[in-house]
Amino acid sequence: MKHVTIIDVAKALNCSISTVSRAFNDKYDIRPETREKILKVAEDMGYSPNPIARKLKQKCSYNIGVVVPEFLNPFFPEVIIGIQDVFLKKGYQILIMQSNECYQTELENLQTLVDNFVDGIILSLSQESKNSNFLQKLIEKGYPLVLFNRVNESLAVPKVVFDDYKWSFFATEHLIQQGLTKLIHLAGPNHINLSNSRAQGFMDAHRKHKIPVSNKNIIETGFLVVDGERVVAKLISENMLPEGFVCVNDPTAMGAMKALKHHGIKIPKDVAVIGFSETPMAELIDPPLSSVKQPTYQMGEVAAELLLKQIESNMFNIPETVVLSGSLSVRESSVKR
Amino acid sequence: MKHVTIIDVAKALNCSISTVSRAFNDKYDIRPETREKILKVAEDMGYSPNPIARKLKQKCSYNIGVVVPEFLNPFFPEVIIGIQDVFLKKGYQILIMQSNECYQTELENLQTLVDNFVDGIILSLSQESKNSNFLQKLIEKGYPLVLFNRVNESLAVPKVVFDDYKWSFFATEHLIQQGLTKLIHLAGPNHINLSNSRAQGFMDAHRKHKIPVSNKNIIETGFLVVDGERVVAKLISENMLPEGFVCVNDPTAMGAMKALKHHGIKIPKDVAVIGFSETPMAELIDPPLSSVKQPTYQMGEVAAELLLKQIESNMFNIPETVVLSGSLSVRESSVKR
DNA sequence: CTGTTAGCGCCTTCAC
DNA sequence: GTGAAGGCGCTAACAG
Repeated sequence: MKHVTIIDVAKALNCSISTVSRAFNDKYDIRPETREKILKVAEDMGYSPNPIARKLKQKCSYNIGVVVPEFLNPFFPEVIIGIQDVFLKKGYQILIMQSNECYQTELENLQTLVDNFVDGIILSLSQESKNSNFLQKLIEKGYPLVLFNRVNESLAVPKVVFDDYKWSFFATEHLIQQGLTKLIHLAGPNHINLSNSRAQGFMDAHRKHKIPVSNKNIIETGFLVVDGERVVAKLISENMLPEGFVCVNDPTAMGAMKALKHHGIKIPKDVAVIGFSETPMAELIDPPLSSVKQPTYQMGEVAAELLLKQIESNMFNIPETVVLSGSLSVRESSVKR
Repeated sequence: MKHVTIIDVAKALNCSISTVSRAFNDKYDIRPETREKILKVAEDMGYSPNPIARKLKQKCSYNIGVVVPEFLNPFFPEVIIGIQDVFLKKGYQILIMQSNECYQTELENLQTLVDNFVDGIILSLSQESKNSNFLQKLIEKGYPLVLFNRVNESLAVPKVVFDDYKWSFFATEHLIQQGLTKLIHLAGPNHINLSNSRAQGFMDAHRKHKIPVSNKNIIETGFLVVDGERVVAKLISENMLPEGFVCVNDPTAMGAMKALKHHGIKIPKDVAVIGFSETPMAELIDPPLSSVKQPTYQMGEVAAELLLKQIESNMFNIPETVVLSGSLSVRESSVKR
């Protein structure tokens, strides 16, 4: 194979390469007819400007990088689709990378994207990410960044998050209103912001209803099915089951349900369960899982808009936090009768 | 911010840029001490070779492109993790793109990856992909390619597929052995290879057991929950329900179950359901869904190995098809008692 | 072992 | 309106 270059086109047309270049970057003066002719011939020859060379020169691509911790659950994929829909319209392509909840991989992902001169990065932190030096450096360099969902408050960049506190509060209150007073919150890793907000909402709902609660009602776990399963299995073996679980997300809730069902414990009769960040599976499992529904797709859109705004305005990383709201999808798993 | 370049480092050390270059590409003769010193100084200065410039020169990156039709379901994400695990070890990074089951987007994805000089592409075709001119061109150019799962037989490249025929045959036979004779296959789009293989297995299982079957037992649909739901809702409204559904994948099966449950039809008492390409959700839904379990992660690994082999050996696109086998996970949704 | 030099493919200022 | 020429940052001969 032979890559056809701007030189080949120039030769074929017996003109200079700059003329060809101009034809492809229509911000220059060029006679319309020559422009047309060049584009036509180029097309025929199968020429298109080499974006690598272009990047070397202009230090920008029309690519956007997205880094997510995982995509086995539909949450992040849905966000990504929202991001994509915004950017595709503007002629950008999205490069997706997943850190597998691993800090080291996350760093490498970011580095690769920077290496590829993506015009900006949209990121949700991995479960492990504690240190943010790398991101800090990017910010200092003026690299356009947007954080979503799992953010680090100390980073001065635009962020999109859900109103985790509020909806965790409501979810907890919902269980309390079912007459349950002994609840446990399966919390996310505590260095991630949303974990703390959700835990706080859980606590405050108790306080509002004057129900005693302490740190013992909160168990830190991960974001995966296995995490919920493990913790609940342990509680069962220790005979420490509560009347209800408020879970940091749906996978954890499903893991909890799996462990409960495995031991013949009835949901919601014996133990009620409520999830968070509703997944499409919530209504398909047995019993259907109550959950906090969040505008996932929209979160992607908003994140994309925030990044686009930076790129188009050339104003980088002015902190601004967009808080999205949700709703409570009440299903069988949380309703005592 | 200022990008520090090889020249800056050379100046700081008072040596030539080639020496610095050599220090970073340890395939050349260079005195160990100078090498060490250069690396040290470069590190201090915050220098690392610009991969864009490198690509422009060498026409190769250490990036691999992966294009999948969707990732809302865990199937493709699992495959991708398999791919990643192989390549990360070898120092490659994976750029993921999703075509959203849209042919046009798939083309643009491929173009973007090629533009970024990825060293090879692993691809699963979108539901819409019919035309393969673009891929044909890539193959002619000697671009390393591997197809998986949703392949196009006419393309002469390495492929990884499941033994769709066999396991669809077994899944169907399993329902027949439950005493069911009136089955319907919810098939995938018919221009996709696996759809046909699975449909064929469905047919042949009937023939083996001398059960009449015709094309009317096969309904072409898509790969998504909504597709299964739509078709089954229609069957219900027309009062045309069979005794069992053999579905092209789990989402379709879940869609079918959703429609059935919505109309109060009992699974498996009234209608049995079996899926394909087992997802983690299969055992969580109600009733637990029988499905064909496939070594998804391994599919990614194999695809990655096939691509790596090409890249490392410099022998491109020698057709070779790896067929992976699976197993049947029998759960409640398909067991009549 | 190290330095010099010619590109990779393109954009862009400067002449004309 | 168009051509010539100098880089972008790096690698890879080719000398020494």
